[in-house]
Amino acid sequence: MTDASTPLIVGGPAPSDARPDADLLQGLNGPQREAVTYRGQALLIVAGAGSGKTSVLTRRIASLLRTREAYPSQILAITFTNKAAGEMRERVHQLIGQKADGMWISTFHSACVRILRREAEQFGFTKSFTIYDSGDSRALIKRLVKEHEGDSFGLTPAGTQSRISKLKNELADAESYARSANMSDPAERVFVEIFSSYQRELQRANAFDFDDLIAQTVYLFRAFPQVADVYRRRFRHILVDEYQDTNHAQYALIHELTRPVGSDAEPFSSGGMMIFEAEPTGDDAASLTVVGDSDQSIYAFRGADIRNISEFERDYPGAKVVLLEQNYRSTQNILSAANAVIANNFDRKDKKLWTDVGAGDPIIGFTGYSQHDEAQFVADEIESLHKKGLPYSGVAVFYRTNSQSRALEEIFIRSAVPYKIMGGTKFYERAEIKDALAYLIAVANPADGMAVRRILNRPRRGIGDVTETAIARYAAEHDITFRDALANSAQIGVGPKLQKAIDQLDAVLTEATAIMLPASGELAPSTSVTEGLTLLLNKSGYFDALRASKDPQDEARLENLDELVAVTREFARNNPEGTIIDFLTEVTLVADADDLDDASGSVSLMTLHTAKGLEYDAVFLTGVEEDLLPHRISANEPGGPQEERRLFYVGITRARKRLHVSLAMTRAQFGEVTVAMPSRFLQEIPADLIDWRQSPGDVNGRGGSQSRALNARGRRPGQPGGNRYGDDLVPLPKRAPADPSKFPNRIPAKVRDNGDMQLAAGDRIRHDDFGEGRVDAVTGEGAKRVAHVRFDTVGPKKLLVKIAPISKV
DNA sequence: GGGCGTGTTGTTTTT
DNA sequence: CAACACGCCC
Repeated sequence: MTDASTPLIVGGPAPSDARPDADLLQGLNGPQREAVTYRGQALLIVAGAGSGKTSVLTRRIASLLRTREAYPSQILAITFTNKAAGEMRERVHQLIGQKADGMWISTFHSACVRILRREAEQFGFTKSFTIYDSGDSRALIKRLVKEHEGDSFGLTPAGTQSRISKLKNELADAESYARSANMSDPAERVFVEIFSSYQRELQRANAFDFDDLIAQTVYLFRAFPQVADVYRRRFRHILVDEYQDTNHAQYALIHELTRPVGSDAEPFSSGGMMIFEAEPTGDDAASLTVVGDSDQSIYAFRGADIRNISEFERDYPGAKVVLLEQNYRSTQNILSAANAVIANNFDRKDKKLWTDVGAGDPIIGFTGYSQHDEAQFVADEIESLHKKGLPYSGVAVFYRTNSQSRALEEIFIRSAVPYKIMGGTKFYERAEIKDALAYLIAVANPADGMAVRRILNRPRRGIGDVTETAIARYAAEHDITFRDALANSAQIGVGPKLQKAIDQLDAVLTEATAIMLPASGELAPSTSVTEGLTLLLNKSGYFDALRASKDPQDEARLENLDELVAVTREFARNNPEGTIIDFLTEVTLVADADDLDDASGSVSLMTLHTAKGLEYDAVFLTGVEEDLLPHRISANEPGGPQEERRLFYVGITRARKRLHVSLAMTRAQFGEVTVAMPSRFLQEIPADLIDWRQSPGDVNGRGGSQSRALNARGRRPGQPGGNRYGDDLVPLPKRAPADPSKFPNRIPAKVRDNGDMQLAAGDRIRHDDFGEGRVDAVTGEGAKRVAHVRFDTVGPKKLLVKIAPISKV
């Protein structure tokens, strides 16, 4: 999180009579200062959105170093995303220079990988283990569900995967789960079987999934106290950002690291639950600083436990708590909206963000007829802001689900608005990229059978299911890996043609291994990754197959692979010592490495989850509709709607100066066009804060549907309104506001449906409110058909044919 | 073994 | 509207 209001003071020597970190405190308010200078065992910084927490965290680190209370190597700072880690490293670097280099500033996952690589041999892995991303683990689970016939017990791959993930985040394994589960239920028995074979397969493949990275590190520390002590001795100051999003495993990891050195020298009763209360808090335990805001907890679905932060003081008796409430980011209007929305969550500590920069512009609201109409509004508005001097890079568009980006993209391309999608459809999830990486994995971690199976028939070699099974059987019989079985093609029992195909694959892999992992034991130069990858793609025939193909998409695939090769070059430049394993680790852990630099000059599009921790001058919150935000699926989950509200809150608080909320009355989801209702969250924003260019009431067929331009003019916020929802939001005051269907944020429970009423230019129609008129034209298709009607008394209007209260005359 | 057509299905957020 | 599974045919 950047913080423009507290400029960094670089370089200048501190006044001689001041403390050595005095310059770091300049420009900080009282609580911020305290958060930087407090020294003690445990510190909780409750940091509201935009309260300068990154600034505080980086200065706290700089202060520890400047006062020589810590060496860089004694500091472990944990963030949630690689991007945040990079930013923090950068800012600490600005404050104190080179000395920052020995610190560990990384995500939970990267830190754990580093530890696990060092210690892998302790517990049955090798340091060249690979990491399964969610796609890899889903593929494996899918196979296992099939093998165990899980589907006949109602087990789906996706469901099984998410259950396993949840259990791992709770530090449960198949065995401990089986003890507590109802094992007389056959479905439970099968699930446990799948769970344990999944784990067995991972171990055999010398691989960890994302959840294992954390959980296995915890197990490692618990099983080998002397190993844990190494890290406890090393890390004297541990700082955790976004603490509200830690799950139980991450919490346990931090707890392990902050125990006193040697505290579990006596045999530790592993396998049971940890009993934190019994812990001594000796002087030699590392100091712990956590920063978080429970109002921004949006990862419960991934096991984040809000109690980790709300019960911090209980977990760490004597902990100091500092509250940062002053906001340096947004205008008061934006903060008032945010405060009002989040106040609807019960069971939270009251906290109000405030600022002294003034009210600022009103929030702009817009309701489109369709998602394209909404997108057009966003594009037009961005253009107009851009003309006023706001760079594209200062603008962000948020949405709840990735699929919403399509409509925006289409319109942005047509309107020539430069944009960049952050995090979306990931480069590394494309099939050809996964294939190429599987080749690399097959070399780097030959134990990983999944990777070898993946490339077995890519490009086509005529090796199908039957042959794959034959190889697997041979491997099992001779107790060798799938990869090694390829070297014995003659004994597998397949025809000469297939033998040749297998030999050829084996040869390519062997040749690449010689380049990337020289047997002599010397370290291969980091450029060997590029060399090896190119060799693999060329000699395997992968490139040739794509070039020979007449599928036009294959050209794009070739380009993508070229880009991957470019990524390896870049990697070699940045990591002169980097090995193929380092490259693979980076690629799986760093979702998209390229978004940090080249987002300049483009509007940023992203999901609300990705938006956390970022800020923009102008923000567009799109798709603010029931069933989308809050998402339909959240309705049945405990705490779901509240989490969705926090998501909305996170979105609002990303805006510095201008906030736009928008929705569409119809949305094509799933082939069908459905009529959408405004989100309940819109009603929670005080009406006088929103200036509706086109309110939901304008568009739902009752209350008029003037063009945006007409509506925009003469609309002023804060007109006297009769009730909280604001009659003044209805631009055409034609009717007593008592009619609930007139509330701008509501749609009558029963939505009118004209079905596929046929209308053509020239038809005369009657509208419930506008009287009779003549159809000029009909545009759009299906449920999105819009009739352009010239009414006899009120002039031209656009109406959504499907739901407008009209009939033919 | 692989290509093609048809049918079925699910449908959120991410390290 | 996807992506995917399945069955059919070469």
